Amino acid sequence: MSQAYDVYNDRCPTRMVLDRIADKWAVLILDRLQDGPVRFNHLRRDIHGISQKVLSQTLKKIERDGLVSRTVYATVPVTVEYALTPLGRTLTETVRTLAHWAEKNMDAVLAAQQAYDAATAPPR
Amino acid sequence: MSQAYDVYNDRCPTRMVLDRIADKWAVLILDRLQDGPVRFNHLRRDIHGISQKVLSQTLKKIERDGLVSRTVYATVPVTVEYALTPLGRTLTETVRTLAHWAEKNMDAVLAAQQAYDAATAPPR
DNA sequence: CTGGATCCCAGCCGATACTG
DNA sequence: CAGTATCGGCTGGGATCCAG
Repeated sequence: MSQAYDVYNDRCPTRMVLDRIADKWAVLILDRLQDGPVRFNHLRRDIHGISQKVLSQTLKKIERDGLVSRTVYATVPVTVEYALTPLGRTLTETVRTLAHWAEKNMDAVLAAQQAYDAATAPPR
Repeated sequence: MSQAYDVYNDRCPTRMVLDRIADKWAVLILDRLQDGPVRFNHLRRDIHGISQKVLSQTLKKIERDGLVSRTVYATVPVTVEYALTPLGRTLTETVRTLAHWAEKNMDAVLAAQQAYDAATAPPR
């Protein structure tokens, strides 16, 4: 990884970014925005399992990071669109390689889990 | 991303893997193991801020996923070495691209945050 | 429609003590 | 050395109600 920073210590940029990447909901939102701007409630519906509170918080966080933009339209009622910024787009492209890994190695992980459980769980 | 799976719904492999990647400590451990096997207390010392409990839990989790192997040596006192499995190694290589993104775009994120804070926080 | 404000509980995580 | 066990505090996040 990087020799320049001490990844295992605090105050390391990689660790900082890791804290953001490590947000499952943020990644899911970023991914959902890849095909264009989406409105708040639309995100809420699409991303199954996210609460309105967490959605709101997460959006604010990634907006602060400059990963998404927030555009308000003075319609009645008001409309708000969230969209990927160029910076956000570079991140989703990077994250996509993770998704590829996931799909490719899912079976191996599942198999490992079953083997592990079979070897440890059987108190009988 | 993947058309075959609904990333935004539960029971999706990508989402499953995301739960693991989203574990900051797991990623840090995996990364630390890249240069070869490491013993428990050594990991504990190197990864600043992790508690023994969380280290133990996380190791067990990623061992179950088949990402690391656990080898016990019958020395006195006992020695345990954790090492990356081939599967784990492919994952760290993928994650490394994330680290590259982090280092490359850290400044942009930092700047975005400051701009955001300056635009929203200054009630004065 | 887009959130903010509250209440509240489950789970997480640190600290500590103990075992093989 | 390498953990497990237990307790307890803190907070993240769900549910609900309300506002612009």
